[in-house]
Amino acid sequence: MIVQINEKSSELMEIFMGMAQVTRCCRQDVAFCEGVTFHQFMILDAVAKRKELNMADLHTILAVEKSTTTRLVNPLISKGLLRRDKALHDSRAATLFLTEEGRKIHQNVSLCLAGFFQKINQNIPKERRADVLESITIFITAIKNSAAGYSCCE
Amino acid sequence: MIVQINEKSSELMEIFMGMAQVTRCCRQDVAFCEGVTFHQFMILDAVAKRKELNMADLHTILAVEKSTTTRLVNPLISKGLLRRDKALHDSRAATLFLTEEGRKIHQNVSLCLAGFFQKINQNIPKERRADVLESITIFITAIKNSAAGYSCCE
DNA sequence: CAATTATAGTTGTATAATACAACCATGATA
DNA sequence: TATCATGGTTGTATTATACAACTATAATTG
Repeated sequence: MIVQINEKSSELMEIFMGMAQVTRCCRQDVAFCEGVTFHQFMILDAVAKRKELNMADLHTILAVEKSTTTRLVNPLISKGLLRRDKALHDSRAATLFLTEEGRKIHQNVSLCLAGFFQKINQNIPKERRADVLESITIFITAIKNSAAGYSCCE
Repeated sequence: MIVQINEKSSELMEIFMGMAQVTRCCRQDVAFCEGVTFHQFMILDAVAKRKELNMADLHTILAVEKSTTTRLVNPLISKGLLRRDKALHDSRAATLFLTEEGRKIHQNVSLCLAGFFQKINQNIPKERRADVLESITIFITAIKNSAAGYSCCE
């Protein structure tokens, strides 16, 4: 059983290494397109999908600490791509809106990303595409479920 | 066709967001186990697999800039987990060795990671496991192939 | 053999994401 | 009214990452 676990560990290790490498092409410190990082685009996209978005909802979507949400949003406000207003329901809360400039940037990057995504699709055998995407979703869910409640050192 | 591309973009966007989130549980700035980050463990693992490892080979394995390899290795040397010697074949080059302490740490983290990996496996339907892992490998390769040579802004 | 070019790795400088603790102002509850 | 909870910000800090420039050494060229 130990041998089998080691084999599986090896395989998952390779997969995690690969994932770490490919998430680097959608990476934080590289201006992905139009001077916007992938994470920043994620935020623009989330706001674009809804006409407006609360900060609290955003940090749920991003699955990060509240402080990180503030850090990620501020540069977009500085760049004039997002606007922050007080929420109506609670004056502590903030609501985010896309600016006109932000709408344009979001559109441009969406097109660029669509090209990249299309290329990814073309690099997957046609008959495997649905299966591959479903499998990844299963894998991501499995990792999230496993990470929750998993602790070794604590 | 535009609608279809948008649908696919959306799906891949969700997948990339998911990947960004799950790679965060194997994240750089969090001590994964024994005070070692996932990337640091990757390095210990690569050296452990080979009795010794050249820096040049390591940065090929990590697929990062030479400078990044130096940055990643130095803390492990400071912690006494790795040792660096001049390479025999070229006195500019350096060879990395695992120390006794590094061997111990590598072993402890390996066990911990095996537990995590086993949990991930248990969260994947048994009959899907081989398929899921194969699909991810296909997806990772597709992204790498697509990222190579893809430029939008340049 | 000397000069030139290439290479291995390091350092300076810089960015981005991320988190925890502490904080402030506001809302909810007792 | 006092106390507790919440939304978001700020201080402080870490890690990974990259480009440019550098130094020392190796390889190549004439």
